[in-house]
Amino acid sequence: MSSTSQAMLNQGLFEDQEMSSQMGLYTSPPNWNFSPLGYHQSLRLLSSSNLSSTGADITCHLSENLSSMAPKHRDITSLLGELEAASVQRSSTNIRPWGEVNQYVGSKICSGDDHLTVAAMKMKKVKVRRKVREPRFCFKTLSDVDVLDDGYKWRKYGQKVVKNTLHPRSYYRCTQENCRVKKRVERLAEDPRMVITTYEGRHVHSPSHDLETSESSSHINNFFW
DNA sequence: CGCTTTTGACCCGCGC
DNA sequence: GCGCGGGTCAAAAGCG
Repeated sequence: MSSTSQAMLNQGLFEDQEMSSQMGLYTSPPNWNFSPLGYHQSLRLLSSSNLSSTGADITCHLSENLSSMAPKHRDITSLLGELEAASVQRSSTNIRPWGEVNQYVGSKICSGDDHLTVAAMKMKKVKVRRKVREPRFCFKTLSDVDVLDDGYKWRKYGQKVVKNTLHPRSYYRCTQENCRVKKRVERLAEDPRMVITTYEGRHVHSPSHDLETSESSSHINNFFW
């Protein structure tokens, strides 16, 4: 069994630097079927003030019964569902710009009386970073191997011990020429069995597996936009 | 020999 | 201005 298929749990969260600084939100892009690496898929809409804060977190377990979610979260879930449906209709590749997604979700949330509105308004005061960053997507996976086989070829270009973590963070770049996608890999301090992988940027090419084998890997294509 | 990994140095943004 | 910390560079080492 490959390292990929051994992955048992994935939690996804997405960041949109520009919009989050304005709206105080982190949202997922519309192609929800982003995770071929595990059996469990999830989507998170977060307050950017604190990624781990429970108050503003909305977790949408797409593969599970959404009725188990708290009532205040259902509206968000349904609008995310709307967004997904619209996305599928509009684009065969199921890709939409980050800004558009954020605007959509942000406007819905800010029009309500949810505590998220407060969080979003507060975030307007947050300084906007000058440096333009690529959209980022991170997920955690229960795996004994650090680098999951995602179909792309990566070259390690750095490793750093980050403060308050027991395990070093590794930095990888896609080996494909003209592709500027990067990823960071680190283990969760509280649970070393969990690997946190953060992708930054979009690949401008197909996974290298496509070139090496004739086996279909369409799910991986979907995953990395 | 060419590609990848390692690792210390350096850069840069941010908070004080 | 200074120090801290995260991210990147690049030379050297490792490996097939």
